[in-house]
Formats: sequence, C-alpha cells, structure tokens
Amino acid sequence: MLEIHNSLGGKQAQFKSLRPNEVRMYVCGMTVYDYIHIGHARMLTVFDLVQRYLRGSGFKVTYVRNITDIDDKIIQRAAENGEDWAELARRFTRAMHEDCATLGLAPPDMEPRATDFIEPIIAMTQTLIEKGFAYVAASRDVMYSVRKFPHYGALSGKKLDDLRAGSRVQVDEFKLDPLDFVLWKHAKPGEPSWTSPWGAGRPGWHIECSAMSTSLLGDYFDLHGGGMDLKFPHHENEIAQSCAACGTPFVNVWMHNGFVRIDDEKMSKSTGNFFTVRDVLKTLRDPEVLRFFLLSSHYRGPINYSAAQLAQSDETLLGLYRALKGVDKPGGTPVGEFKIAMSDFRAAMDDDFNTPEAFAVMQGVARDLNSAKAACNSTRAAAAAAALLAMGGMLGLLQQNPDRYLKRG
RNA sequence: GGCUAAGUGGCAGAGUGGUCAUGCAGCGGCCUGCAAAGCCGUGUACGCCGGUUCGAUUCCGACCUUAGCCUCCA
Repeated sequence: MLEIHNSLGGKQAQFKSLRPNEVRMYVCGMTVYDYIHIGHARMLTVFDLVQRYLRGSGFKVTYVRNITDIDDKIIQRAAENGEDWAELARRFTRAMHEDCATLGLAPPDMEPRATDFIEPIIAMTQTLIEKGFAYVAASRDVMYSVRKFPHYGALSGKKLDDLRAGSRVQVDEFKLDPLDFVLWKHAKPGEPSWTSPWGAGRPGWHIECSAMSTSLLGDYFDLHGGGMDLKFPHHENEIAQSCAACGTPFVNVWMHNGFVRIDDEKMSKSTGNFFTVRDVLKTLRDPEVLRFFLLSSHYRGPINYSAAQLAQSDETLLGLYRALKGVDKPGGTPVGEFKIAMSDFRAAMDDDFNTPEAFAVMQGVARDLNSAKAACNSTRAAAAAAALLAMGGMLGLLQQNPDRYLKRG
C-alpha cells in the first residue's frame, strides 16, 4: 500500500491513481539559461526515483517534465552574451541532457518545451478571460485575477489578506490585486514575441505549465512534482489557472522535494552559492556517488551539501559494491529470508519513498552477503546478492559491474 | 509581520509511547604471514521548560534556535 505525502492537505495519503494501475505525472523542469547545479540534480533525481519505483511497483507511468525555453532570464542572459536567446536555450538544453545522462536519469516520456505550446497557452488564456478569471491590464499584459478564484492559497496554506499585508513586492500599478500574475506578457521592442489576440507577446511562466500538463496528461492527472520553492506561487497559480480553465480538479497528489543547502543556506543561482553538476562530478569516483548521496536522506527534508558528506557516501557505496564483488551468478528471484528483506524494503519505499530506511534494509542484506561469502556459502551469497541487486535496481543504484566500479578512482 | 518545515549520539540520518535504526569515523576482538576487506562486540543520542501517562525522544502547550516561502528560483 503506497502512501505519499500530499502537499495539498499536508498529510500522508494512501496513493490511488485516477485510472487503474496508471500514473500520469508532471514535474516542473528547468529554465534553461545555465548549467544545472546540485539543487536541480536533487529534484531530477528524486522524481527519477519516483517514476522508477512506481514502474517497479507495476504502474504504467507517463512521466512529463517540461523545459522552459522562453523566459526573462533567458532573454537577459542572451543579451549579456550577445547570443540569440533561442540558441542559448538550445545550448543549455543540450548541456542539461548531457548532465542527466551522466547522472543515469531516465529521460521523461515527454519533454515539452514552452515555445512549442504557444497555441494551447493562448487558448487557455483566452478561456480564462472568457470565464472572467483574467483581464487585460492597462499595460496590455493579460493578468490572472487572484480574487476570482476562491480556493487560492489552499496548497500553500496562505491567505490572500496575510500575503498582501506582508508583501514586500513593489506593487504593479496595473494590477487589480498585488498578487495577480501575468498570463501573457506584452512584448517590449526588440523582445522575442508571438502574435496573440492581445498583440505581440510571450507567455508568463505559470501558464506554460498549466497548458503543457493539461495538454499532455488531461485536465486532471495523478501526480505533480517540483521543488519546495515552486509551491508558492507557481503551483498555486497553476491550480488557479487549470481549475478555472478546465472546470475540473487539477492534480491528485502534490509532491515537493526539499532543498540542497550549503552552510545551512539554500543553494540557488540568485545568491551565487551553488555547485554545478559537472564541476562536482569531476571530484567524484562515479556519478552514482552523487545519486547515493542525494537519496541518503528523505526527499522532503533539507540536505546539506559538502565534500565531506560526499566522501562519506562514497565510502558507504564502496562497501556495498565490495559486498557484491566476486559473487557467482547473482540474480534470479530472492528466496527465503531475503524475501522478508525484500518486503521490508518495499514497506520502506511504500511509506512515502523512505530511502534512508530502504538503505538500512540493504545494509542488512549486504552484511548477510558478506557473512555468506566468508562462510563460503555460495548459494546463500547468490541469494543475498540477488536481493541486493533487485533493491538497488528499484533505486537506480548498484547496477554496475562491481570489479569495474571498485577499480575506479 | 503571516505561513510552512525542522532541531536525534563525533559526523550523516531514519524511527518509535516502554528490548535494535542504519552508515561513516572511534574503540576491543576474530580472521589474515602483515595489511586491507569482512565478521562479532562496543556509545546511559533525542533543543529548553512545563503538562498528560505507570512510563515520552515519541502525545499536548509555551519558549528558544535554524531553514524556507510571502519577488525569479528545483
């Protein structure tokens, strides 16, 4: 029985997919204007784990992860570089794909780009205007009127009036409410733009995800994920847009991963305290060390990044590969006591993807494996190795040839 | 200011109303020609103060501290 913490409602809920044995999931991916850092790697790894484990549990999964390839930051960075914005986006999309491949992340089933979904974005914006949820402001931007959506704030537990009171944002004079957000940005001279009923412009960030997810997965789908920082306002806005436009519920379960920190501060591009995946990977024996590190604490909690931590993960992972080394014909189905370990492992994972607990089960199997090897009990060793490999497979770990892995570094 | 998480042994990190997390490091032992690896053993850890309870790290309340969101952000 799989239980997942649903951000909406803030509690663990028994996971029921909307269609039998099928999971449709959407994850907010990258805005491609720079190389990905360890914080992005955590998000990517966490949801890779989710889709992998769901598949391993017998679900048919459709995993969609978008690419935001038009955005203020892209335009700004391109201008700084004297580079074409579309070329810059393509360049960093390629870099991201390279990094994902190195990290051993399965590609999503669909990877929509915002610029390929201008039509649905315009259509949804139009619908929102027609239904009275959006308006064309004096600035000629199309805005979503947050007050028109009664459930606004439900996901993040925020009240509109509290937000307004505490807001440090300088209020846009064209907005009816300070929290209204842009659906369609009116193009300034020289900016990339698409024609629309409201003149040349480009999509706002929030509407992209609503348009792409509902176009590809339907109005109401199972799982929506992303980093903690997207909960408000991005996901709140997605709910407001999609529910209002489609007239249905939007998402069954919301999942948010915790941040990677450095010295107890959030790793982020804006503050400049970040390490890119490619730089960090140069210091490691194998990319698997990073995956192991990222999964060694629960996905919802914070994780502190440091070289010392990585070294510890390296050491632990080495121990697991050493256990696997020299086992004759591992494989087949786990038997006997390892069947029990297997079900312990599943229980841990079914409990909101409790990877640390799952790791503990694997350590127990590794110990049994080492004991069996020491006792020259090759049958038992093979059974233990089979179990360990099966568990590792569900996490995307331990699938390399042990001898080759151990020779590295 | 509002809202949300979290504070566990040297470090990392789960979990639980009353015998065990787990890993790394340390210590003792076994094994080995020595070492490494492995195996066995080993630590009166649960922010502070009250409350509930036969019993609380675990439940309740206050407090302190940290982080995040309220502006782009995975």
